[in-house]
Amino acid sequence: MSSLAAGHLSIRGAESLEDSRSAYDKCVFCETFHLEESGWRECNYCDKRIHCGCIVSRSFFELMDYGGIRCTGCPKSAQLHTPPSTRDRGEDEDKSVHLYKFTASGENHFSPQPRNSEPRSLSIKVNQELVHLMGETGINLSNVVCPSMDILSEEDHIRLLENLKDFNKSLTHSSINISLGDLVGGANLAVPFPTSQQEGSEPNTGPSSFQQGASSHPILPSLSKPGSAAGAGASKLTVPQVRVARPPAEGRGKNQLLPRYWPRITDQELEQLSGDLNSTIVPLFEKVLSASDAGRIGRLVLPKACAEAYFPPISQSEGVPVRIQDVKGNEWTFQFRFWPNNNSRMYVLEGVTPCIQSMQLCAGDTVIFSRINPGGKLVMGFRKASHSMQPQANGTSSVTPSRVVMENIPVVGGYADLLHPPNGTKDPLPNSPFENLKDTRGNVSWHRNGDIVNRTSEDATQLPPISEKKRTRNIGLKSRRLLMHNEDVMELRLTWEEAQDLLRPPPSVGPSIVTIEGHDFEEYDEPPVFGKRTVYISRSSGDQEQWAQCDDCSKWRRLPIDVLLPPKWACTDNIWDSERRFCSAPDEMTPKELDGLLRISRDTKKRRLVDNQNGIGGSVDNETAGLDALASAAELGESMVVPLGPGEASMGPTTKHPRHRAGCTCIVCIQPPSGKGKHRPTCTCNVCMTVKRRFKTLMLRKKKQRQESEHEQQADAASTSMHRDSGSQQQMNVASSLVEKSEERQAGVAAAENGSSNGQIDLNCDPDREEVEGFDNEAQKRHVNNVNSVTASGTCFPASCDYPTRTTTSSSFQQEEQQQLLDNEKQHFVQPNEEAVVSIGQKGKSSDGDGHSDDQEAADDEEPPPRPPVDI
DNA sequence: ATCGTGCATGGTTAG
DNA sequence: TAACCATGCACGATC
Repeated sequence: MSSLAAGHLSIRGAESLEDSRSAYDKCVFCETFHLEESGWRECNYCDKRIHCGCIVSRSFFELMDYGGIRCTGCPKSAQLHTPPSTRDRGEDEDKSVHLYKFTASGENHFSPQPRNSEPRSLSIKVNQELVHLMGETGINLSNVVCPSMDILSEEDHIRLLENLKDFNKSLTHSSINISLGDLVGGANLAVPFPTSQQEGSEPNTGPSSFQQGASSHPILPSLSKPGSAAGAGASKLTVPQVRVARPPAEGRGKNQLLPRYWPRITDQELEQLSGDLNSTIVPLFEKVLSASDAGRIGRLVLPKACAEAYFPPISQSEGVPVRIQDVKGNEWTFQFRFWPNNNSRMYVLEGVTPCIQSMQLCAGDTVIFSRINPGGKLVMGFRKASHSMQPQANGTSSVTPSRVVMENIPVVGGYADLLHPPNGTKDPLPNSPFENLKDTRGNVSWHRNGDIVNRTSEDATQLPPISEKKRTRNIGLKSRRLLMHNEDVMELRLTWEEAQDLLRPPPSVGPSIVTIEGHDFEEYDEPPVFGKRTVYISRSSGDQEQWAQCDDCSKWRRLPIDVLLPPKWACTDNIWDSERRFCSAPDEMTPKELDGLLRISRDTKKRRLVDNQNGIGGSVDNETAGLDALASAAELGESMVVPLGPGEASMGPTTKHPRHRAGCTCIVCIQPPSGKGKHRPTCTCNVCMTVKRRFKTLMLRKKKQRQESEHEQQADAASTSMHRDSGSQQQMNVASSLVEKSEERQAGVAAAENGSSNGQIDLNCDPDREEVEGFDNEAQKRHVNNVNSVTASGTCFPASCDYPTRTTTSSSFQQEEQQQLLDNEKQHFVQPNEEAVVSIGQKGKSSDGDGHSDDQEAADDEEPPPRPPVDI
């Protein structure tokens, strides 16, 4: 007896027969114990139960004649005990169907006879009488399977397929399917009971679908091609490498599984799984994990039909624990239960999170439930999903482009680990086709060499008509949240972003500039190309450099800033520096400089990762890259050497703007790479004109505000003088505060004027603050509030820098802005407490709203960074 | 506040 | 149109 046969599926917690007899019941037919949950039928005339294995192992002629089951205590039960070998075979060999001969093994088990222990006793005799009998009993052989050539001789197999073709023509009933694989299994056997009995019975009475679900590998519906790809046996002749969605072994009438749940397994996999061992793996169904399935809630929704077909019948909502083995051999106990739902049931497996995590599954992956026969142990395999659908070099596709799930990773890892040989050797599959299928994690794939990506369009053609929409719905919008929070996926996403850095504009095609809402976008007619990753640096002198590392000697070479390198590049390709055109040439950069450069580069990358993981990251790569450079610039100060990513060179002139952060959408940050060097002081582009215009407005406001401040001081002084006698300390504080404000304002104005005197625009200034200060009445203060509220709620730009988040650069927008201010003033009734204008110091810290830390903000205020010319 | 549980809701799809 | 099922949500338990 094989180890698997001994390790029967234990549904209710029994580790084995030896562990707990309570999980087993005694068959009144064979008077031996069988697992309680697997393969039972109740007598039609009494409440005794008969194990299906006993029934099938004897003869289903008897069963069909009786139209049901009779136990030994019933009037006609004696006929059940008539061995078919003596009754049928003796009378007429052609009328008999001798199924696998089971021999009692061990104390209480029926187990399949060891394949090599003695000559096969299985014989298949298919004749018209059988067809007639099956027709009468409503058996549908449309899904009859022939799992293994090890069981059938090739001749028998072909005969069977030939006859099954006729069966399909003659039989139209939908019923339980005969699965020859079950005849090998023995523990959970499909019993060819009439459909009427199936559908008329309660889930927990009579032969549960779970009990009958231990059927084996169904062949393709296209049985009209016997000997070709119709079955696993036939596949020995011509082995198709097609991942076929196989219908469930048993048709269950209206409860038949939807094609989307059909397990997709190649014939060869089936053959391998079943043909070389005493044990067989019976793929039951598969399901694409939804977000909720893979989420932390730990509930895996089971398709109703699948649950009722392959899981134990449950009548109570709390269900029963089910032990399922994963691909690594770990055994998990899930709670199989259901919820009432619209007069129906919704079946779930609870507590799957550890298992899901163990298999590193996420939404979009597929779990495949299978059963190992004999024993009926449920196993859960998986198939990872991939969104990569790159075509193969030979023109074929590894996956149909219309599909999302891609089986380029172990299909059902580790099943072979579960198939222990009877001899108990350490290697579960000695000399088996699986022995070279272990992946790096020790899992075992169903694929053999060459099976992984050799899928062709035939695959698609044989896929069931699964709606792509349906299949991908699970990983759609609602799954995005999960995917976004998945660290692995995040890592992939960042890797993708890194890959974006390697994209270069097509070298031979110039961009066409398209202005959308004031932003210039480059459009290329050709797709981008991949290039070698280089490092851009911007020196304090304004010079920008590009550095690349030789693939051969790993030395860094300086390149012209606008050079695009191919993916492979070496010193010999350095046509721009003849002195360093060889690897033997010394480094141009000292090790210290190199370390600094690389360190900064790493810091920049790290910061980018952090920003992205924090959700701060901008949606535009250029923005993020430029912001990193800006942040680095702020840290490094004047003498910085800032590495910039590809395409970031344009940010060079603005890298001393410390307020830019990831996600900043200000005018500076949104500049496309092509903006490099094109914004000169005399530039009249929209961006520059807008900045100049805003600066002019700002200065006017400052000037006006200064005048107001002076008037205010005078008024305060007068007021203080009038109430000097009764002057309270509070008033003194107010006055002091006002004086301080005034001083600060003047300082700010002076600074601004100082900047303007140089003909430079200070992008470090806080326009909002200035706007607040510049307003001379409450209405204008309301404007600020309204503007802020509009900005916060009405724009999509993250307020990530102190520069206005409104990035529109057209003058028309300014007009609209002014109009909006007026409208807001008209429409909004501002409560008195809403009119409070944040004081200068508070404003600088509290109204940031862009993720700046207070410390950083304070540092910015305390130590204004150098304000170099802003060359935009 | 977070987590777990049970149920309800609504979109999707098969019949 | 009914059934399915993914997921939201309320409520109680627990930290």
